[in-house]
Amino acid sequence: MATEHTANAPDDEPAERLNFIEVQVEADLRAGKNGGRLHTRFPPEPNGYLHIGHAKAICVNFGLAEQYAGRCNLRFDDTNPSKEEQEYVDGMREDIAWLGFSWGDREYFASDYFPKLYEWACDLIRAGLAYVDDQSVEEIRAKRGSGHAPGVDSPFRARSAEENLALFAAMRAGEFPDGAKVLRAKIDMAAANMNMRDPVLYRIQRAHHHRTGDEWCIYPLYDFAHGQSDAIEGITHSLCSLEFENHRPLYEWFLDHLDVPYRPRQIEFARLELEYTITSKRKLQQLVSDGFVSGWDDPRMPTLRGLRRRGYTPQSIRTFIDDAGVAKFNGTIPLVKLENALRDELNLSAERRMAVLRPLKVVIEDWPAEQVVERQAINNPEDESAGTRPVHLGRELWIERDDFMEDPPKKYFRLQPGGDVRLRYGCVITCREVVKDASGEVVELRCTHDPETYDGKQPADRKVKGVIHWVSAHDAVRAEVRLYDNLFREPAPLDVPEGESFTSNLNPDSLEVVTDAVVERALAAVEPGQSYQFERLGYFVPDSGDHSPSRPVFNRSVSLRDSWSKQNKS
RNA sequence: UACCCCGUGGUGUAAUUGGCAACACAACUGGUUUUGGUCCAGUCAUUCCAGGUUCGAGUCCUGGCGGGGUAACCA
Repeated sequence: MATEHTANAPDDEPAERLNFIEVQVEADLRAGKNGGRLHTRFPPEPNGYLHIGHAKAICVNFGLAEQYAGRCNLRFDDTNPSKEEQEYVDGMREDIAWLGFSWGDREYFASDYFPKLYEWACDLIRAGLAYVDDQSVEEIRAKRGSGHAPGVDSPFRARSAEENLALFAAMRAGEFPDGAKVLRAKIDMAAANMNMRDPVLYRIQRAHHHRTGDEWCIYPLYDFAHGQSDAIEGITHSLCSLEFENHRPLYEWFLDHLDVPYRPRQIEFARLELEYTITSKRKLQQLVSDGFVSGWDDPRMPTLRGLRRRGYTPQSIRTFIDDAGVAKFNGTIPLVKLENALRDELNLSAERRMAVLRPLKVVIEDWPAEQVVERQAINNPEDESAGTRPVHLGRELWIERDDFMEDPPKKYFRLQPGGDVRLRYGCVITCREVVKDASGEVVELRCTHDPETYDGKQPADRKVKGVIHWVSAHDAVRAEVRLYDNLFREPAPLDVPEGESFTSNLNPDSLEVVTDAVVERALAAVEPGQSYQFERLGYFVPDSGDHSPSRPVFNRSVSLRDSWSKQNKS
């Protein structure tokens, strides 16, 4: 009952709600572990372009570093030369920087550590903890056992350290064909955790590596490279996704048995799943190579370059990721959450303009032919400093086809025969006549206007509720507008009947190209990357590839919320 | 099937050492509005189930049920 809140209470902002990783990090920091240091890393494999799922890993790793005055390394996990390419390294750098994170000079490659990893492998052999196995892939798989059955020791498991050392050196020297031999850790073929059943450490693979060229013909596997790379870089918290939980015992086994310079700690969290979206690099690759989309940067793609071209801002993505939270539960985030993050940001920052997507001609009969009235339109009602711009009203103008209905439903308060509507920033007009072509399609509206209704003034005898956007013939510039919708028609695109491909869930209407829109003249000259709200329609951005002043092309980033169409859907 | 992880409103995350289930989004109501946008107010939960410990359990214990991951010479 007592008022414990004074108006200027210094700390009545809600306590920071920590996620489970932050809780552990703070506990470590409090306990004085790692010398009070926090050091994370983002370790992508350069085998594709980064997508919204990676954005979470990026935000978590780099974000944590920012939050606790720590550091975050960028490390390319390039241990499989058959899949990795320089093109992807470049693309990833660009996308991470675009998101607004920097890794300073701490850009590393797992391949930087190949020599050290090789030494460590030899150490393991000398300690009797690794051996060269001559079995084939099939044999190894077959003898690994299953959940119920323990595995069977390899017949080569008992080779001496000397023999193993010699064989491993010969593997490296290229004396055996690909796949002929592997190096395995000697752990426990009966372990309940499959990862501990003598995991493969090195395989022979003659593939050109994007960085080390042909220097190596043997390459370490993920498990043998990752933890040690963390250790080399002094990573304190190695954050990864849930599917590596079962690998943690192995991660720690290497740390236990190798003379590593540091002991990082692995913590797993759930990946981001988004409705109507896939985040499998392989499947995204398929969409690109099978031509379902125009490329990795197609505005419908969940890749960071796709989102960028679509008009998503780095901040909106970071806000979204932040808002989604971090936990171990595997959930799916509603797509509207992403869209709202963009809307919320652009509502505050984007200047407003008028554009008509599907133009319907309006002639104001009682308007003097040559008269042009200049009105000041507010650039951004959320930001007074954005100022105003002139728009010009004339006898002929374009309005949205949707803003006129011959036979409207109840509560439709835009234009209809005999009805009236306000032109945004202009006066009230009344529809006197509907002109149709031979096929019965409405091609023109003949209207009259009330010059006493500027500046929001209502007509004397009635109240006009509807306000519509318009572009006058005087101001109009033709433009192409690309309207994007979800790439998939199902919230869970991967859920398909047996034998069917996820591509059958592709939304055939995910792209609609409008070639004859008209926009305010000023929109022709805008810079790519600059977002605008087209009033009453949504947020749009000039296409970074195709827009030019002589041929304006806009992408719809996201529509405005539309409670009218929502209420009329049922 | 074996092993590992996870179950809190429609959705995603919170809830000091057990102590009034909170925030955001969505949905629904109303209000404001020269954008059917924005903004403002209100409504919306037997914490998967069953036992147990306790003055008191979302939190601890036992057993179920449900979901996810793993069983590559991918990462």
